[in-house]
Amino acid sequence: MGRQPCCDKVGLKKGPWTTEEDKKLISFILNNGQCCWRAVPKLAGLLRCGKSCRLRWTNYLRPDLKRGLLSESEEKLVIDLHSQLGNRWSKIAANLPGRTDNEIKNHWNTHIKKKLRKMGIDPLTHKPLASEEQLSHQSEHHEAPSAYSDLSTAANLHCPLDGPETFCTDEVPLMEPHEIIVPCTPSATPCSSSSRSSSSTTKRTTWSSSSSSSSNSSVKAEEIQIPSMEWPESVSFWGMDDFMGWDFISHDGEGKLSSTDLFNQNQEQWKFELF
DNA sequence: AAGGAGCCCAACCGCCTCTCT
DNA sequence: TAGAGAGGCGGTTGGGCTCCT
Repeated sequence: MGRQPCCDKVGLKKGPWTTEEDKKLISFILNNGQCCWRAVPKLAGLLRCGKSCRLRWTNYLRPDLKRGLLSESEEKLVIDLHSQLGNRWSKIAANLPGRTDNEIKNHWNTHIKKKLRKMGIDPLTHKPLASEEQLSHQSEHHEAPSAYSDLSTAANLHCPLDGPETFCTDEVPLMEPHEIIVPCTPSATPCSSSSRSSSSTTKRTTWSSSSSSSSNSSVKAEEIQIPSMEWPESVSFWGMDDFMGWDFISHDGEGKLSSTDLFNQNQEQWKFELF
């Protein structure tokens, strides 16, 4: 077959997304919904390949994304699902509302793998590690098996954040502009994207780490405004105040709440409004 | 204070699968 | 049925950040 890579085209940009590009992509999808990723860059005026746009949207810009570290129950669920499904991250992600396969994959590789090894469990096979050293580790950590036995509960947790408002990301149909509710949440920003950033706060308060690396986009979230964006009419249904809660478009000027404030105030509210 | 090591995660790459003709 | 195109998926990488010495 020899299909050519989609990003081979000369002139297509690679690397970290800038705020401008994000704005364009968001604006386009809000106006047109998700369709035909191949055509998106052209129609949205982006010098990116469709794949890159899709990735950026699904992994980072989607309004229904949760950010931050996985909760304990989510983690257990991931481990349990991994034992059943292996590295099928998208399938695993389908059981964790608001989480992306990329996020879960990253979390697995950086946290869970280590944890399991420490517990004397082979992260690949989910069986006790064989080597003596590892076995001795295991005997030191009697909680390991029990941690696993706990997973039986986790296993029953399909969509652990059960509630009428939850859903599995893979079940989310093609999002039409009128269906998109922009949350009053830091979901679209790294401001709360990890415990690290939330606990140690300021270090990653820029719009995105990727942005921060790009020359012209090291802009604090609060500084970014998109007043000129043409939001779809339907968006006004939720009111611009709610919309402004999306950090990067929040106005932190006089009399306006900062995104953080909005988030604190509306975090729960928007979740329920959303679904 | 400096700098090296390790961590973390967004983004890329290339293959796979599905759909259409 | 085979080929082509598009989206999806999983593995990997690059670079910024934090921690440690």
